Amino acid sequence: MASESTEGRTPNPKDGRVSGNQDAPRKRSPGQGPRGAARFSSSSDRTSADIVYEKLHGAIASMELLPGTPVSELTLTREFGVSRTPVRAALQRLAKEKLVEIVPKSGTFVGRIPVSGLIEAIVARRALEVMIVRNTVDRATPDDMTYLRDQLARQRMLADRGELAPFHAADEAFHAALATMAGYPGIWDIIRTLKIQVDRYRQLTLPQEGRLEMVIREHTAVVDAIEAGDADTAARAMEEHLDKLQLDIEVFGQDHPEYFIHDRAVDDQV
Amino acid sequence: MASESTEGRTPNPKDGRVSGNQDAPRKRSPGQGPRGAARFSSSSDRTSADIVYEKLHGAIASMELLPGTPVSELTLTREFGVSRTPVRAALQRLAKEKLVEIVPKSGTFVGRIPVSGLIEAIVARRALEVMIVRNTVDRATPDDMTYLRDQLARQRMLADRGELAPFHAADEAFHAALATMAGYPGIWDIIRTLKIQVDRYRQLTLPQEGRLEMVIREHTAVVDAIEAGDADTAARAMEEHLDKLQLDIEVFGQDHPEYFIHDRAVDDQV
DNA sequence: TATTTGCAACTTGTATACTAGTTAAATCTC
DNA sequence: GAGATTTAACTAGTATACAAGTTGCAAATA
Repeated sequence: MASESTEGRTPNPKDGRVSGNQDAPRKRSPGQGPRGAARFSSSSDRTSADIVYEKLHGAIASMELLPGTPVSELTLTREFGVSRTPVRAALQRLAKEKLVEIVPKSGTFVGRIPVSGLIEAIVARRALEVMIVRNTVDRATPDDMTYLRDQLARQRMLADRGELAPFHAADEAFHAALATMAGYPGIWDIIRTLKIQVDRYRQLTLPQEGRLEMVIREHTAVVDAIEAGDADTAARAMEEHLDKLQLDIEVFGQDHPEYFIHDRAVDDQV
Repeated sequence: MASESTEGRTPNPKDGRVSGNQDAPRKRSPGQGPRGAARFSSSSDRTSADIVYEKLHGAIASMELLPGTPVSELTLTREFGVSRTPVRAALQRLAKEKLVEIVPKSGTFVGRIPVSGLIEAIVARRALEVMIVRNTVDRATPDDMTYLRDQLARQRMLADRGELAPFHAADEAFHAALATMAGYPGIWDIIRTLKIQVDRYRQLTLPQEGRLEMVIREHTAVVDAIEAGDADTAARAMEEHLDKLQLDIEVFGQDHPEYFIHDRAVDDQV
């Protein structure tokens, strides 16, 4: 990896682009200019690979595509009307998130849910969100509190109507908001990636009676503690909230053993 | 994302592959068969894309390639003697780790170090490792303790000899070992990914006198607390150890502002 | 009938040609 | 000479052809 920059292409110091800030990646203002008219420049940045990726990502995350299902490049090619190149790009992105498994010269399959990864995801999420909520206590503004209360109200409404998917989205938004308020939006991205595998698993379990109401109560407890400025209580409330996730696990390969992989993965070197 | 499996390709139930475990990804035992002769099947699984990826990853992580440096696909093509396809695959993997920035139709550049990401990485790492070390207290076996003591001895030796790079590797191994002992090797993978950006930054700062000895002292304090079965002390020792990382930050764009990006990134939707 | 062997139809990995967009330098205009 | 405009040389995204390996069925053999 010697040169790359001191090499042939940029010989003269004048237009030598090495590490010059004027020559850094030029930022383009994407399609979010004047907010009203998104005309035709809005979706322009989404490449074919992006579209395939997002569609597959959603289908795998929602368990619409079940673990082990083959996802052949050729089939996707026909399905999306694009060539193999963007399809492959999408699949390789998904492979990095362990949402698909690519077996060279053999096939590509919807990723099986890693059991050990599930446990680690829950543990890691709890550690991160407890830390986040502690920081939220100090940093949340009055506007933030208003937003959180509005979110709680929205959750109540969705729960009453029994709209599960929107409720799930609102739940995510709630936790994401806490992370943002704490000043750690990037950490929420990490959590979200971890969460996907857990969410996939939970699609397999029956929704428990009254769970939504319980979630709202726990969310409310967190918000109350934040508003009271009580970090310890907020942390404990969040910990208890997330601990509920562990309960209905334990029955892993009971019904669908083929959806899971029990390996203590060795091939992990990203 | 309707079918993919109930679709044309696998019509008859007999060889319908949907979610059948017999049809799950066939595990190949890679080049590690009879351990002696790896003949020519050993390196066969590493594709060209893997090689390019690993080489670039190392060069970027070690700051051999500085932020903002253009990494043209064509140049890499010539450098590695492969076509654009594997080069692009490698770059797209790196883009997902934010180690390169791909600007469509314009160029690909070594990723600038995200300042906000640095802070979040340190905070997240601390939360995770403190949680990990608490779990280590309960789960570490006598063999584990022996291993940790050996690691400490090795660190002392490397520090005495002033071998910085091996010391850094030993430091990583120490933390990775704690995570494994706690039962969360996957969480270490997350931490490692976070750590890369921090490591890149630290390459820019001068190594402080006596820092290695301090690190060893702190590591020793952690191990002592684990051996004593004192989770609180172990957690506090780890927290203090990792807090040291924050200290010499603050002087961000001082010398090399062009290496950093201060955005509160909006384009984040992996 | 049970076993082996070979082949045919898949799969992903790679190379390459082409498209469309960007950028900066060179040229033209005033 | 200064500024606006054209243009040529880049860039990454995509399509497609080919190479190499895997898999499972089918036919041949015992």
